Amino acid sequence: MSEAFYVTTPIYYVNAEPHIGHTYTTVVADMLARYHRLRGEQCFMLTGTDEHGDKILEVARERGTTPEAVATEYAQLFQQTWDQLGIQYDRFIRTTDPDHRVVVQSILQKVYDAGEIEFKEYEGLYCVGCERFLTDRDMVDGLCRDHERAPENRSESNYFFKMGDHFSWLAETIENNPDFIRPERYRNEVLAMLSEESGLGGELCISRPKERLDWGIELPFDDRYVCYVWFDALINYLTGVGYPDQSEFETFWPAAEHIIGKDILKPHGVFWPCMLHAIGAPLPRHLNVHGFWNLDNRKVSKSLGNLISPIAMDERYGFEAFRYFLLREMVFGQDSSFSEPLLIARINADLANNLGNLVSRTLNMTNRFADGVVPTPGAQEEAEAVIEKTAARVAAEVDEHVLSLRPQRALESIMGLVDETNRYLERREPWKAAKDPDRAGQVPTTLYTCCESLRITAVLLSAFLPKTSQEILSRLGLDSPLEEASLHDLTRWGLLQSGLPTVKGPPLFPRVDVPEESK
RNA sequence: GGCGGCGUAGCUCAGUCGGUUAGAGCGGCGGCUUCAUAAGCCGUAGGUCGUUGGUUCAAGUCCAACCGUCGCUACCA
Repeated sequence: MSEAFYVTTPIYYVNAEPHIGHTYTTVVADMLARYHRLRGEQCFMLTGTDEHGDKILEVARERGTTPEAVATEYAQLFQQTWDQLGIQYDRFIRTTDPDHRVVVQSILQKVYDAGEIEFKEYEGLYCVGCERFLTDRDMVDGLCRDHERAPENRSESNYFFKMGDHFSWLAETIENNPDFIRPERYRNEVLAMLSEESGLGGELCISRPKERLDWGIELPFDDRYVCYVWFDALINYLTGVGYPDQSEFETFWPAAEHIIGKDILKPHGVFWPCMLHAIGAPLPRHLNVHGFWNLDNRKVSKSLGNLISPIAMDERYGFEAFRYFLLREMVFGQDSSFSEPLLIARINADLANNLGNLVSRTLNMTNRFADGVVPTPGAQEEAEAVIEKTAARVAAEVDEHVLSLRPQRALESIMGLVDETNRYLERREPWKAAKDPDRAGQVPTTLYTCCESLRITAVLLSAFLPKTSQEILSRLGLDSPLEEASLHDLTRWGLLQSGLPTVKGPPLFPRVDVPEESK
């Protein structure tokens, strides 16, 4: 019986096309799922789309179509994008999925029956143009900021989830489980939110009257209303693994790892735990919060247009390179900046010059000095032992860093093995040794060591750069895809068999020339 | 207004419980090399660790104030 691992991305709201933010979250989740799968855990990755709410209705009206059509169009766009980029999700959930509707309604009913949902009248200033109530912030001189008209006094009744009742429990739980929300800074923010709102009790409006919004899941206890925003969105994490009865639910839910951006910390750090507590469900294992990508303030080459679309990045640089950049450049939890020159610098330094070039020189020499097959190594000397030790150390470091959600550190570590191997090659200089009768005997050992180092590099890299990893293995004569649960075995030194036919192949990552305009 | 983060070499950042000459990567510069994607390897960068005061035998590393910067929040229905 293996351990379980359940990773989720947020469900993306269907009012925008996939961009760098969506892509980062999704890539992190995909990387984790792949890594844990390789580690032998039973894995499930969930992603999808959030499709209800006024904005979708608005768009549908503007276009003279239905919200269903708008939602479907974007949902497909997201799904096709992930498919095209090779994201290995296990389910793509939509908040309009029938099974999700059932789950949401059953949970609403359950919370309602428990007396945790209250019906209350709210009176406030309502802007007809905005079709919503305004706050002080929305107004300038008593007029609606957007519509420059006076709001009218209106009252409306709605259902409220009394989540404040769970605040003290939640605060205590977070204190007692220091790494539930990570990195630490976000845990502190959530604790701050809980104490700030204690004064008002913390009520979450979870409904909208149908006159105002009918695009949503109907409340099971009042058909004049639909469920509003976060309530039905968050529940997708449960629906995705078969809440409440299916066996996968018990397996996966307690092992849940949510990956989110810091913009949705409050719903995930406050609303969600309260909801779960209200229905008696355990909390996910971790709430993992990442920062934002700052897009470069300066010049963006115009010809590119939609620069940060993952599809555009794929076309221009290859998705593996973009994916590498995302995982390597951002310290999980902190903001990072993205720009084309930064991306290019990373590609050239790490992927082309170090990794790609090592693959080229190794395979080229294997071709020239070892008849194109993995040679049979002789006895190891100190230089070889260094590589073997480094490989073992790096494998351990990668494991540690992935588990503690430091993808950038894991990649740094892997690149350290590549560097060490480049250095080793310099030390052995097989291109000279091959021509020197006294040293020619060591060449097979040297090349074997490089090939083996590359094999382990590829294994370690497989969750990060799946296609590249497969390509390297394939060039080393290892064509079958990596099997689940093989990580531990495959990182052992000396597994590569002699005699396998190698393929030199074209450069793995061609150097990217820096365009004139970007100085 | 309240709370919090950040401010370390040109750039991006590491710097654990305070303790020998403050580190890495990239870029730049000098050299070596030619198997390789003009890639690689070796050497080099002398930075008031935002400012000013404290605590201490000893402070990027703790405290205070200030400056700069970013974020969250102020009863968003």
